[in-house]
Amino acid sequence: MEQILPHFDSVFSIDCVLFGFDGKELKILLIERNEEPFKDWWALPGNIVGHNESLDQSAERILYELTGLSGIFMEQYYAFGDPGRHPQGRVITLAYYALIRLGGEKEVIPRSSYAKQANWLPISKLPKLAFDHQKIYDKGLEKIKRRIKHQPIAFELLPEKFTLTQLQHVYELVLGKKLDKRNFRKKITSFGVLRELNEKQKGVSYRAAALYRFDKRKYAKLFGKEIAF
Amino acid sequence: MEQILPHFDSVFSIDCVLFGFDGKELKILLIERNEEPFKDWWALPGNIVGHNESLDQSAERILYELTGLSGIFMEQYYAFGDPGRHPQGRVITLAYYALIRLGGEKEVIPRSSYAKQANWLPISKLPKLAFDHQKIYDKGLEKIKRRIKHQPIAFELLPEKFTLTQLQHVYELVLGKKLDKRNFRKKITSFGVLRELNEKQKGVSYRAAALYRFDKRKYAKLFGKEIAF
DNA sequence: ATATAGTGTGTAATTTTTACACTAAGTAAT
DNA sequence: ATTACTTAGTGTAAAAATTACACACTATAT
Repeated sequence: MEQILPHFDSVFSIDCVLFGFDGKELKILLIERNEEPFKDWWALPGNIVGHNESLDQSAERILYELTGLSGIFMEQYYAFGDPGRHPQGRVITLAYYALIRLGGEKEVIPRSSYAKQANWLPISKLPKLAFDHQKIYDKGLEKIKRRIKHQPIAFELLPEKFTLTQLQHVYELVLGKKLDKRNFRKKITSFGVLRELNEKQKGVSYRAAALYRFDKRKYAKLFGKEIAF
Repeated sequence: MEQILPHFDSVFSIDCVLFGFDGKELKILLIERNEEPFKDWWALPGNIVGHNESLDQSAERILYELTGLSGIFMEQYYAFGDPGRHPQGRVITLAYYALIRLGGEKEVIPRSSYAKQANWLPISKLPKLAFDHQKIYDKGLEKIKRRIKHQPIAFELLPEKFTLTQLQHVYELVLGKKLDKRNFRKKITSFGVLRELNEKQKGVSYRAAALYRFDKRKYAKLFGKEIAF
């Protein structure tokens, strides 16, 4: 028997692919839906754009409501609007991706008010997603793959101070392939946007690596010139 | 005295930057508005997304209504939705660019039903644009600059059969800089997506150049691999 | 026949990319 | 303090890609 769902006319929403990196894996934040349609399915967090909100503001709000985080790097990347993508009516959604450092000082614990639960799931084993969210996610991953080659976004996934190995790890996860250590270091330092600190990694049971910081000033000077990975 | 305009609640529209190339200049199609707000200003063509239209379909329709063309390469590239970008209410608009070959067999004569006139204007001397359309255009040009370096979209601006000089001209106009003739030819042919025809250019008062065609088959084989200009 | 205008082509120098392996440094266990 | 372990950190040679650069050829028009 088919359930009758309320119908709405035309809605404009934002859905977010929140990429998180905990030092090991690349994860995204998904919510388990508590309502039809797609009750009990996992879905990308999203919401309707408020009346006096800009699009970016709306995306920030959605992120904040779910994680309590603000000031996170987010960017819109594609609008999905096939009639029929939502069973209850016309919903046009604008997809954003965000890049978030997990772990570190305080855990990022999702608050799921409107969902059964919210959780960081590794992208290597994602469940089936509600609506057309698989498509939205796929396009999001594709987008950051492209972006990370040309813009310094990898740093957004790392703590302020990081080692070159950690940075390389991020690139490898996003691009989905191994990179040569020496060549990676040669290239990434040649851009001149890293500042080596007089500090070493702590709490590791082996030789501690040097810590680096992304130097926004230097990057600003380069701007216009693109980096190309 | 301020004029009172009708107010609407929330609208989702599509605006298009239609790039045209006539063999000489890069132009875009603008309409001269016949109604407030921004009466008598030039604006990008756009319209409201219909209820049963996909976004791409809607963009195609807008193009068709204005030019009678279909099957044109179009791509969405950015959503603009600041509250206040339209004085009469909330209008979120999704921007598309299209690439169109002008001249050739039949002229592309714009049909402007809802506008005073529609016209192809060279991008080198654009008038002031209504709403935030300058921003939309700027981002559109930026987008195709980036795209043309990695994807074979230049061909969309040229007739089926074209000379290498014409192709180079398109690249130069879009990228906004001169390219070296020999190096250009070396590179563009190295991608292996051009087929040289046994034909020569006609109607020129100098040595006729060889004609080439973009080979979609060969390109399909390369797919996955990116070209990089 | 001559002037004109754009076509078509090669090479050397430089820069960038790639492939590849060992020693150094710090920690942990004995 | 010796040893075992684990990751950090480093250089070079070969190959490939990019850049800079100039002249002879061909078709047409007069």
